[in-house]
Amino acid sequence: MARIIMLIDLDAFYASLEELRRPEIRGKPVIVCVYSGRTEDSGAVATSNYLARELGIRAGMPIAFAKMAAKGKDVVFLPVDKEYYGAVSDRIMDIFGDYAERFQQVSIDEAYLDVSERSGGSYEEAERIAREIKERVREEEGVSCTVGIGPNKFMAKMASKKNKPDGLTVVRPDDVPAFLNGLPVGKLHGIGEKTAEELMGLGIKTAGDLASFSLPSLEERFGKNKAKLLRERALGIDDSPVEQKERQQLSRIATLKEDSSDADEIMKRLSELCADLRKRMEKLGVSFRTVTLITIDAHLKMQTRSETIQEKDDPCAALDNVRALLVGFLKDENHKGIRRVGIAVSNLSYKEKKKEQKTLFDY
DNA sequence: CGACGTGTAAC
DNA sequence: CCTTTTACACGTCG
Repeated sequence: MARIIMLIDLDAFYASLEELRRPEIRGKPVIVCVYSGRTEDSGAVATSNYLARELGIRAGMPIAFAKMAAKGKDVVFLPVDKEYYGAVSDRIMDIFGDYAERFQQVSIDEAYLDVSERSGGSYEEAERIAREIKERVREEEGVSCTVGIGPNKFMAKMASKKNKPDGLTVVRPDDVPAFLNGLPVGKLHGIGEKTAEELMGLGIKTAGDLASFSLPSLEERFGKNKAKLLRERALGIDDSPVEQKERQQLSRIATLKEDSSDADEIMKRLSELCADLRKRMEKLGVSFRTVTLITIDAHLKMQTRSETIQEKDDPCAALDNVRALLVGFLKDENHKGIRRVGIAVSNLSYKEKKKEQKTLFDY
């Protein structure tokens, strides 16, 4: 059966929430940042509102660059408050849940809704539902969102990119080719910088080029699986279901005050991170079997060392294993120093229904 | 096949 | 002078 899928994206979510709770900053460019604590301005932009985007300030940009771009302007820099945004997000996701047969939260500010039945297969009805959701979110939480509607998740996502913020774009099955064909391959969701460059090298500039490129040649370059994926993207095909997935991994990374290769020093930081992870794991009711040490050096190269051990529910109980991984790493990679360190746990098992684990798992 | 490490991508 | 978190695919090794 044909499906109708919706992707809802909360507009400049962090910045919008800051504007809501701080009326005095409304009407100004707002930049919400992750400060690393290394120097005054080290860190990166998490989200900027649309006024800040007009100044060229975007997510991912170093804070120092953003400050340059903002020089002389009346702009507001704020640190992220993930807990607060998460609480609001949970409430909004609950609203979404009211309208969907199936629901999939993909991040703190994005979710897919399968409304095939609810809409009775009608795109007009799906659009009406979208308007109702937008209105409720605005009424109840004061933020705007952008909706894309299409025959699958990929097309819903592509539709949503068309018109932001506060947008609503519908792409019917018949309109898919016209919608995609002229787009540069790099604009296709799931095709990043590296892949786009490789495609360029083959003379493939647009989705149309990609759709008509010989499959065997694609397979030669990218392997069977990725070639298939690329072709499907170009054609707007995506059969993946809307379904909430269980978390596979939790991690926590931090930037060291200065580059270090001193195991004791680094372990101090790692044990703090473990304590943080423990809290999150308790909330979710999970245990793990694999622990991973994450390191990032001065050139921002990331490396990992992991070990699978007896099942544990407290990452702090695996700190000896982490230390061993770290010592081994420092030995065989004789580094100038580590800039950032982190720890991840994976190979998770979920214990019985922990009571009310937040919206994610109510589905 | 499971474990491990890297690369790519997105938010 | 460069953040954080997660997922997934793929190659390799034993």
